[in-house]
Amino acid sequence: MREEEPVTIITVAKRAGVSKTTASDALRGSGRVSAETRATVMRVAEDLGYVPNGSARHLRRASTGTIGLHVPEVLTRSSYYMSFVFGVVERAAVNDYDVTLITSGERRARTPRVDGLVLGDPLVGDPVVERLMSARLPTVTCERFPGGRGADGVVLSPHADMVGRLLDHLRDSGARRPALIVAGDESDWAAELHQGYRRWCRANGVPTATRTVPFDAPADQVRAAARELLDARPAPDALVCGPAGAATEVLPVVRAAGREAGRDLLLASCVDTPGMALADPPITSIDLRPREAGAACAELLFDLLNGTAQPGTERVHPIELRPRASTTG
Amino acid sequence: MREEEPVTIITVAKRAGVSKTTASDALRGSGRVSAETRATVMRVAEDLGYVPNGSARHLRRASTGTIGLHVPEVLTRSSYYMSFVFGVVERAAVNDYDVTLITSGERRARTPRVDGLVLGDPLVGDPVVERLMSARLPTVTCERFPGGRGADGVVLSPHADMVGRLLDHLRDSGARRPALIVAGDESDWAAELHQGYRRWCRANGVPTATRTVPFDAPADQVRAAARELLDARPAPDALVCGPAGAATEVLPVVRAAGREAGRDLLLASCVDTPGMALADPPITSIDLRPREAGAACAELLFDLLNGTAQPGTERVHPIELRPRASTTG
DNA sequence: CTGAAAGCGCTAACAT
DNA sequence: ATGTTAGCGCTTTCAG
Repeated sequence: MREEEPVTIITVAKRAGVSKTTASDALRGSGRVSAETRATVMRVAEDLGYVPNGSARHLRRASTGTIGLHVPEVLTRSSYYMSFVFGVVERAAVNDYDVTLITSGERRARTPRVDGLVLGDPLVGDPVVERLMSARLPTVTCERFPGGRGADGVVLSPHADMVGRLLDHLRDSGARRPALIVAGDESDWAAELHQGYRRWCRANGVPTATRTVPFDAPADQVRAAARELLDARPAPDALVCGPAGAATEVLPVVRAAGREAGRDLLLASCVDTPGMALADPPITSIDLRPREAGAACAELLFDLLNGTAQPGTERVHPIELRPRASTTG
Repeated sequence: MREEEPVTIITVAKRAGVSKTTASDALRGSGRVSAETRATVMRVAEDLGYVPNGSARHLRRASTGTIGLHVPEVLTRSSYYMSFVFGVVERAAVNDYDVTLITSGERRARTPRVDGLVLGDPLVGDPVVERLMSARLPTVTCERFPGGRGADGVVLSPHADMVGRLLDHLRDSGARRPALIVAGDESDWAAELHQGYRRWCRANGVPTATRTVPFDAPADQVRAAARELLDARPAPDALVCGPAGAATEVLPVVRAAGREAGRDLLLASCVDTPGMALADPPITSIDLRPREAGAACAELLFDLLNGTAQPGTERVHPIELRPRASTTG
């Protein structure tokens, strides 16, 4: 079997009968070459199966070819962040970029060697986030950063509105007193959930009943909060759980209280996880489409890096309601 | 704020009073420089916060700086593969490597431009796997490839033995007739589970009772298999579920059959997923430590690539039993 | 034991 | 509209 000669831009240029600069310009569509030449070069490149060498490109451009990614310290526990990171990595790979995970355990005070940053759900008060936000690097956050100065780009979802739609759905299914378990306002997402709930309650003349738990609350705290809400009188007839996975953790508490999810207690989750569809009964959830969210963040960052998007850009990432037996009976 | 002059190997060399060749050799520990010089260079590099430029390195070495990763098409559904991929990516990042996910939908017949391949649970008969295995590229598989010619490196876990230990545990908890739901032998992992089960049953004079489902069986197929096993007479008093997530999917069937998991039916999963610990009752599982498995595969591939490991290397990846209420009452 | 020089593939600056 | 040249940071000959 013949040794495969690597196909470089020079191979393409020779074969197309042009210089390597022209080949380069044609391939990137710099607008410097004639349409005819461009077409020729493109065709030749395609025929040869030419793939640009990312290393050479980054070396020349003095870019690191790497973006930094930070998410709250719940990675392995939360399938949401797993998928989110996945979306970022996938999108980055397409653009020939590497992704460096920036953990909260980062001791070095130095800014990591990256071309830009993606911050998923930046929590105000997180020292790593604070440091990264003040680094002079193009930055995109998923949800707004509640801590003052915003990022160069933001990808956000209409969480408050979606909570309203979820509560409408619960009402249509017969609920009159929905309660909420939610994380504190250090994350924009939780703050939005909380706000959407209060707004809906006010508009519908319903008293509020909420318990606040930490952003990454362990199961026992979530269960304690659920117990308190269920024990209150008058008791709620629906329970909306904010934190990822909380709704499944709450199920045993519901049974212990002598209630049945989907019949005399409607149950919903603000984060769809694989466990929700598998729970007994399956739990109505808001699908945050984390993989697509991650991809959108990366996309926006690259647009920022190559000037396709202007600093200050905000893009909306759509989310979806997934009604299941826990609220439809 | 002063413009940060990028620290290159030349900066280090000048500061240490040596040539860039010597600096390079010292930093990589090529064994060409004196211990003294080496120490000096290392210290200077540390002081300056020098980080080698991956692009330049890869360009010079004519490596792509990318490894290809293929896993069965169950990525988002299975937290196992999510974690596995994560482990690979994490390890790759440390070695300045990118990871390209090779999907089964890959239309291009061309071998992807990568330095090596990691194949997670290669299924015999998967056309993409067959093609990749026959490409002339350093390859590591997680579990053996049942399809004949082996990979250059294999990371494997003692699944058969672990099933034996799990069955011992069930017996100690009072089970006399354990049944098994398992995937077909197109994956080495499932074959091992099956074999471990048969071996144990023979050794313990217990009749076997198994149902085979597809590797990525949807919930309804798993449930149907469980129903058949539970309806058999004499009925099993323990149920071991192979496929990821199957054990939680089976819970409703168990209840519908008038049995109670953890009391009159012991239930166990061969794949620990986040849902197992959260189920009601929590389900005894085998923790495959997927993230570490992914890291081990990447590590072995890099060892192969730089000659630290010889072709034909097999490394054992330890797994662990996590006993929970579903088998301990 | 160490240096000097070449060159990986690409693109930006400077030519025509 | 296209070609020529230089050089990104690194490692690998080839010479001392």
